[in-house]
Amino acid sequence: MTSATRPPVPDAELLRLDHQVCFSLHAASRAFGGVYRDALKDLGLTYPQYLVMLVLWEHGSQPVKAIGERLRLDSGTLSPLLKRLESAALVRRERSTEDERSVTIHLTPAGDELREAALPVPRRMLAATGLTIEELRTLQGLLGRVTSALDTA
Amino acid sequence: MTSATRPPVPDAELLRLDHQVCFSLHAASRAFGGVYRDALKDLGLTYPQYLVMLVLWEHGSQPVKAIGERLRLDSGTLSPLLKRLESAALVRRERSTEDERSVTIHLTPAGDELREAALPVPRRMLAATGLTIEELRTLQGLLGRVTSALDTA
DNA sequence: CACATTTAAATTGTGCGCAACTCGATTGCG
DNA sequence: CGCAATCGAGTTGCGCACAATTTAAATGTG
Repeated sequence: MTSATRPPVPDAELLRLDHQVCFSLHAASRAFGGVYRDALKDLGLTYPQYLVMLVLWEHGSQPVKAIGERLRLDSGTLSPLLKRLESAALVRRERSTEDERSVTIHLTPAGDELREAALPVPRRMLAATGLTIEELRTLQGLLGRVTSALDTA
Repeated sequence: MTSATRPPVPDAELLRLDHQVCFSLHAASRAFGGVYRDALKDLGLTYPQYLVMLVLWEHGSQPVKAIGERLRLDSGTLSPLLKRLESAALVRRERSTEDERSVTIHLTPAGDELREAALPVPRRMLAATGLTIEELRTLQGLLGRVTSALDTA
């Protein structure tokens, strides 16, 4: 795995590769967004809204702070998003009594029921990627490493 | 590569994997955005603006349509973005004489000069990813396949 | 030639992402 | 205790992404 075992990579190619990776990531993220848009249209959810619902379905009622930490989103993004979920009657806000700064988000019955309708979504997305399980694992591993490296940089 | 050569993957794990991949992609894309924001701050460019400048630096004057095809962006995104690049005096619009519908984007001298200042950006990004060349190649290959699969889906 | 269709760009409206800020509650330190 | 610092949520402002629509120009067909 040392550089001596392979011919050196020219600078220009290296820089080009970097551009391509960043661009590919950008493009892939938007491509996913497009397919999700389709898959979630019937549920009336956007992809970020779906992510929030996933958190609530899996972990139950959560303070805004906790949702933000799980999804790496701040209040500037979450506050209006949650407001829209509330207008859609999928979610309820409740200010905490112990700590009046904190607001806990609860699923409404409608929000809980939506879970059933959302069940086929991941399988549909999985099929749309066209990757094998192993490739998906590899992809996720690489993405995870990139993200934590970038986050510390 | 048939499923008989390995133990079957449980449904639940499969669905979870899908969620994780989509989420990782979303997170990685935003993480890249954050580091680019830093790297491009001195240039006064956002990442999408930088992508447009890269196209112009590499391929010269281009109609809006051609830029959009290279970056998979439509006029709804490009028109205001190009307007901002124009206000920054990096770019000039010129309506085509042969086809009056088309607008060609040219670099101004300032836009051309900015290329020099942008040279160290890709190396900085490359270092920030923390991946080896081979991993980058693998990542890009997977992302490219996912994107084209999703685009046809 | 006349008229329908297509095309390129721009515009409008909605939602996400993030920086910067405000407001009120809580915590911590002298 | 009192006051500064911190914290959670919300708000504002800007830019990107995308759907839908508009406008003007070009193309194609009868």
